[in-house]
Amino acid sequence: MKTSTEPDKTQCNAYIHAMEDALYVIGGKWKLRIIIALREGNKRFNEIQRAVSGISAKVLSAELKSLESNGLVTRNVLVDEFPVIVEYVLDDYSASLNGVLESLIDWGVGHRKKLADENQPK
Amino acid sequence: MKTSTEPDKTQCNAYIHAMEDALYVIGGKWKLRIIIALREGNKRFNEIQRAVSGISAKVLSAELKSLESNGLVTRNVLVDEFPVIVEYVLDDYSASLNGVLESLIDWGVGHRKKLADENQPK
DNA sequence: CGGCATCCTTCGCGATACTG
DNA sequence: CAGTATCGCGAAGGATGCCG
Repeated sequence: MKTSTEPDKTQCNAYIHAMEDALYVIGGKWKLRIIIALREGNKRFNEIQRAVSGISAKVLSAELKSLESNGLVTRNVLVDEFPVIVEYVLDDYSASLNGVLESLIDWGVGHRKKLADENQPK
Repeated sequence: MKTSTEPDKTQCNAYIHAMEDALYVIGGKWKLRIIIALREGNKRFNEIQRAVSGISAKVLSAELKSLESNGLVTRNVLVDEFPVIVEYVLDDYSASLNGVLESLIDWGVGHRKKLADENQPK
C-alpha cells in the first residue's frame, strides 16, 4: 500500500506489466493457434503443422520448444527409432489459459459480426 | 450445420480463425498497452507516450490511428490553434475488450507468481 | 503540443533443402 | 517422421529531426 497521490499511475503500470508478462509467453503469431490446435487432442508434429495452416517446420519447432519451456506443452517420444514418432500434449497448466482463449475467441467472433452488421446495416 | 465426420477439425479452424480476427485488431506489441493506459482516463498524446514506456511517437501515432479506425478510440481536438491540443478517449466499444484484458492480466499475474514459486519452492 | 519524414536496425517469419 | 540448416525478405520498430 502507498499513500501517494497517484495510485492510478501505479495501477496502470502494474496492469501493463502483467500484460507484458502474459504476452511474453503467449504472444506472437503462432503460440495461441498451436494451443488451440492441441485442444482438440494430442497431435504429432506434422499434424500440428497441418492444423495450423501456414506455419513452417522451423517456426513450429521453435514455438513448441518455447511452449514446452513454459510448461504449457509436453513432448512425448512414442518411438525412438528411425521413423521417430513424437506426440505433443497440452500440459495441465495450459488449462489456466482457457479464460484467455475463450474471451479472445468470443471477441473475435463478436467483432467480425459487428463488421458484417456495419456493412449490411439492413 | 454439417453432418461431416470431422466436426472437431472444423471447430478448431473456426476457433483459430476467430483468434486471428481478434489478433488482427488488438495484436502486436502496443495496442493493448495503449488501451490499458487510456482506461485510467483520457490522455493527451504525450501523456500516452509517457504512460506506455518505450513507444516512439511514430509508432504511437500509427497505433492510435489503427485503434481509431477499429472504433476502439476516439480522437478529440480540444484546441485547433498553434499549440494544438488533442485528447484520446476510449470508445464505448472498447468495453467489449474488458474480458480479454482482465483474463490476460490475471493470467500474467498468475504466471509470474508461478515462476516465483518455482524458484522459491520453500 | 502533436505528429510526420527519414533513415536505419532488428528479428520474426518464410521457403527450400537436407538429415537421423 | 520429426525436425535442423541455410538463406534472406519484409514488416515492425527505434532514433532523430523538423514543422504547423
